[in-house]
Amino acid sequence: MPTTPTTDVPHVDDEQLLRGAHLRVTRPRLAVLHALRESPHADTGTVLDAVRGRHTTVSHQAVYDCLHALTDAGLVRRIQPTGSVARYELSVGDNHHHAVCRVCGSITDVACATGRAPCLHASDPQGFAVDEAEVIYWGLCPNCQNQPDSDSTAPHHEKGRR
Amino acid sequence: MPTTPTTDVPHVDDEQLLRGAHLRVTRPRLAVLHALRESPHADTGTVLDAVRGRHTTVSHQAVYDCLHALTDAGLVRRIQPTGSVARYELSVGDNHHHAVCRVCGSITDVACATGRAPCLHASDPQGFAVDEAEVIYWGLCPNCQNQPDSDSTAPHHEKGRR
DNA sequence: CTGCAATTCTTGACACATTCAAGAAAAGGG
DNA sequence: CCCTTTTCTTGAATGTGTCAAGAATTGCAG
Repeated sequence: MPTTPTTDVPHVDDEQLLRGAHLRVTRPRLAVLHALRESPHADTGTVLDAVRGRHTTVSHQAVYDCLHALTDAGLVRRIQPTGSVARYELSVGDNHHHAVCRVCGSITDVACATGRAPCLHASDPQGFAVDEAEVIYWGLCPNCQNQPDSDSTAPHHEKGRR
Repeated sequence: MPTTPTTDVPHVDDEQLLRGAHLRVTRPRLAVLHALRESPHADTGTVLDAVRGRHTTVSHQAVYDCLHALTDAGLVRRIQPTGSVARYELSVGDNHHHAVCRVCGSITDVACATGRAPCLHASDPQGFAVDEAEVIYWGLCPNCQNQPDSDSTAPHHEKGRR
């Protein structure tokens, strides 16, 4: 048994996290939180696999419900870069942004450009009451930069486009 | 009948637009360009309806092909706010951004915050070669701000969420 | 103007993420 | 410990977007 229980044991914090958001504590929800903690920017399928990998059987519908509930409660943030399916990450409070690789689709967190909360102000929002500015940086990840075309040498790339 | 024939007659410019991009000039492509010109930020279904509304029959597959071809050629820009289906707009060169209403889903163009091309520089892209910064402002459009909850009084709101 | 090769469109089926619906199973307050 | 509410399970449906094969069209060369 390893000394650091960070991988297999659901953190007790998650339970408080749920209660703090007035959500019932259920095994699927804890499992989803745990899955998102170990694989950030995971799509629903990845979450489902991760949850099923170590815990009891969970219906895919439950995963969808959990993700929605957690998103509505603000515990989880949903992102969906153009051409990708919905992805989720634990909401860390800081509103950071994302860099998406055009080739392999991998997503990396990027610190907010300005550091502040709404982070950006539209020059002329034409009457829009803007409460959030979401930024996606498109480009090439370090791995894909060094590989003219083919891939599969890279240690990590996720699904990317469909 | 208005004097400006901007509505029903496909502009001759579109043909040159296609040729300039080394694309063959076909009726479906002209129709798609025309549709996008009169309804910006349209999703595929809207484009399909618009195209079929006035022109010959076109398969939905052709619309998808056209949109892909036009997007690849850079004539059309594809956007997909979280929770929405893919939407398309004529690529105008300036890289403006978009404000999306959380309630009705309507999309409005917003001038680029900085005015310049990549428009934004990630504070620490962690090795990413960023070539574009896409910004989406989330908030409430003018109409939805003035309506506590219900809608249907607003003259224009698009599909929004699914 | 005519014919050919390449591209593009049509038709139909398919794949997949996401949602809907109804009943069973839990959660948590009294 | 019981009851009500919420949540999970099961199974099917919706709808966007893709794949594939053949027919039609485009644009160029002759």
